[in-house]
Amino acid sequence: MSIEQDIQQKAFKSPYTKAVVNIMFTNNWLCTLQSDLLKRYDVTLQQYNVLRILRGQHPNPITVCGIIERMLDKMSNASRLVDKLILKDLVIRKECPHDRRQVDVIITDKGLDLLAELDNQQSEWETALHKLSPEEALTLSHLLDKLRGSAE
Amino acid sequence: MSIEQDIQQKAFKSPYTKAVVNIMFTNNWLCTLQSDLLKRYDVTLQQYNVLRILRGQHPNPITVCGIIERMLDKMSNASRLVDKLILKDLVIRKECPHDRRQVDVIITDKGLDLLAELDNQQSEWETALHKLSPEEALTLSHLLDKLRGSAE
DNA sequence: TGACATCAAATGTTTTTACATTAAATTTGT
DNA sequence: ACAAATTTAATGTAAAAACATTTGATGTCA
Repeated sequence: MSIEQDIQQKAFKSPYTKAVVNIMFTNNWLCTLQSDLLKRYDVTLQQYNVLRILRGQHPNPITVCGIIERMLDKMSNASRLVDKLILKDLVIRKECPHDRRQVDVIITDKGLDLLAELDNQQSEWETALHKLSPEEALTLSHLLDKLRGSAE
Repeated sequence: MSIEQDIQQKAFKSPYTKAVVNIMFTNNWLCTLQSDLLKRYDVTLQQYNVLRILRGQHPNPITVCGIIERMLDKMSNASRLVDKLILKDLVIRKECPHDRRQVDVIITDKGLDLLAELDNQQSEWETALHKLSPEEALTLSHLLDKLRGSAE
């Protein structure tokens, strides 16, 4: 079944329109799958993404600005996202020594443990994507880069 | 520039993880572009998508359920989205004759006019995607279908 | 130095979303 | 035919997002 059938549309104006709609549809499909999984751990998709960004820097801290830059959706309320994570003891916030405007955020051991557990879960559902070969997955990524004008 | 640079990540665990992140990142990139454009016409992306679904059926009506089925993101509040569109006189709601639970929704001439104008705008920014050849755009769609297990 | 611009993060407010519940109409099964 | 289950849409509500504004800190330049 192709995207036309998934959303019951007869035809698209152009292959570009079709690709755009398909990206959005697929994104939603992915988000739903992931969110359902994360819900069991009482973490939202956004929180999960922030945690992964923090792990990427660990053991170094990262500022709120740094988080926003790396987030998939820019979103203005990274502060409040960090608030939520602090409530769960998954990250800590501490003053940045050389610039008191900034705030350093660091993932805690508890946060790292949670991520490790989520990694396993992720691997599991990601096998659902293996209808694509690894090469095809890379081609997909490359085409997306090119679509955004970020290729080469 | 590739997705690694866009989100300042060194490497991905697998080509699948990379593709998933890239889809989400690209989706956000697309949504931002489109929303900015639609904002000038005081229409949200969601509302625009519903309008396009209604045009796809025009001059036939479609029920709220029908809209939800065709929406890119399932979302529970199609009723309220229709409410918003009614306030702007872009659609009308009328009772469904053969099943009084259902509600028929039809796009108005004003709605069609707005869509026509938006189509032009869309075409314009879609040319930004022409770094991809039409064939590549189709390949992209096909890979996404396959990723979801919806291919062939 | 001191006024002014800029920047980082937090906060306020309104709108949307997600999720559950309700209400009315229809279908099903006996 | 009638009670129970199901379907459709609307609504209530709590959480999250979008967007603007504020507060405090740093940088700039006359």
